[in-house]
Amino acid sequence: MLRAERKKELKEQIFLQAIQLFKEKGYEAVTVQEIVSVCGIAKGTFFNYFSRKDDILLYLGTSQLEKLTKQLNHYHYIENPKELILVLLGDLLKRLTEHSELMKLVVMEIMKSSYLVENEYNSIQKLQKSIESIVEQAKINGTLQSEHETPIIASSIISTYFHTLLSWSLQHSEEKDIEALFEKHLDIVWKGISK
Amino acid sequence: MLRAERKKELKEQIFLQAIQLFKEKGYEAVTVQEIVSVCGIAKGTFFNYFSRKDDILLYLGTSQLEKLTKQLNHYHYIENPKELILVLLGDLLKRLTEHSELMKLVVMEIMKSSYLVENEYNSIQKLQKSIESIVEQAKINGTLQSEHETPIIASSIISTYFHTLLSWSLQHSEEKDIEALFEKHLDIVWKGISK
DNA sequence: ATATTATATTGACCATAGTCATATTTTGAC
DNA sequence: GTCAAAATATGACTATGGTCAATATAATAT
Repeated sequence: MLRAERKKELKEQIFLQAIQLFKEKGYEAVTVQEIVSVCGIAKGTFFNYFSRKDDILLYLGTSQLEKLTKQLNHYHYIENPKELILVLLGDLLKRLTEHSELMKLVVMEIMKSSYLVENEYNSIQKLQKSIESIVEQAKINGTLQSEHETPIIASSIISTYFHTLLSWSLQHSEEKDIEALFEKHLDIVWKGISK
Repeated sequence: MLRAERKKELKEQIFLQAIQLFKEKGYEAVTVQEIVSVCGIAKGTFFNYFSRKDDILLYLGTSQLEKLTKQLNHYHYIENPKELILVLLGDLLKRLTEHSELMKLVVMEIMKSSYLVENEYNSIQKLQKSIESIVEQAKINGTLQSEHETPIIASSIISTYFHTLLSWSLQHSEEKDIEALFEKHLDIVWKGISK
C-alpha cells in the first residue's frame, strides 16, 4: 500500500512550495490557486491536505514544536534545568527565526489554534507538558527548589517564551539578540520560582 | 459643525450592533451585510468606519485598554506598586471577561495588531508605557528595589498578563478564578524582579 | 481478469470580505 | 438663497477562500 506514502509526499510538496511562495511574496499575496498551480494539482486537492490556507503556517509551527519533544532526549546529560530549558527553547528559537518574516505569523497561528480552538492536545499544551516534566524532574533531584506548582511554573516559562518571540522585532531597544533577550526574561522567572 | 459628532455616533452604533450580533451568533457567523442591515446603512459605509471586519474586535480591545490609562490617575493613592498593577490589570481583566466568548478573539486581535502591524503606537506598547511608569515611580520612591531594566520588567508583567488571559479558559486545573490565577503568575514575576 | 469497494482528484460553484466609481449630502463662502 | 467644494454614503463589482457532487484512480475480493 503505497498510497499513504504518496499522500505524505504530496502534502510535503504542497507545504514546501507554499512556504517558498510565502517567503517570496508574503503570506497574504499568495493565493491558494497560485500554490496549486505550482504544484500541478487542482484547487480542491489542496483542501484535502490542509483544511485552511492558515494550516500551512500551523503545520510549520507544530512540526518545529514536535522536534523539541524529540530533542528532549538528546539533552538528557544537561543537569541544570534552567540551562536545559534555555538550550531547548533556544533551539526552537533558532529554527523559528530562520523563517524570519513568516515567524510571527506562525507563532500567531500556534496561539490561535491553541487558545481559540478546543483541541484537547494542541501544540502549546504539548510544549507545556515537556516543560512540566523538566521542572518536575528538577524538583525531584533537587536542582530546583520551589514552592510553586509545576503547571504554574511551566506556564510562566512558556508565556515568557512566546512574548519574547513576538515582541523581539518590535523592540526599539538596543537588545538585538533574541536569545539574550529570552535569557533576561527567563532569569526573572527563574529567580521568581526558586526558593 | 456637527458632522464629527454624528460620525462618532454612527461609528459607535455600528460597533455596538456588531458586538451584539457577535455575542448572539458568534463572530464568524455574522456577516458584514448583516451588520449593515441592522444599522440601516449600506455595506460600503461600514468600511468607511472600520477598515476590516476584525477592526470591530480591535476597537473593543483598544477602547478597554485606553480606559486603563485613565484609571491610572484614580488609583494614585495606592502606594504598593504590585498592588497597583494588580488592581489596574484586574479591572481590565474584569472588563474583558465581561465579553466572555468574544474576549479571546479580542485579545488575539490586540496581539495581532501590536505584533504584526507596524504601528508605531499600538495598544500593547501604550500598556507597556503605563506599566513602565509605575515601575519607574516605584523604583524612585523605593517601594521597588530591582536590578533589572524597567522595560524588561514591564515586558515580563505584560506577557504574564496576556498569557493568563488566554490560557485561563483552557486550563483544566481547578483554578477557576482568573484574578487569582493572574496573581499567582504575578507573584512569580514580582519575586523575580525584586532584590 | 473482472467486479466491487474505498480513496483521492477535480473544478465549477458559492459565500463573503473588501474596493471603488458614482451619487448624495453637508458645509461654508458670497 | 445659490453655488462650489469637501465629506460621506452607496451598492454593483471583484477577488479569493473554501465546498461538494461528480469523476477518476487505486486497492481488494471473487
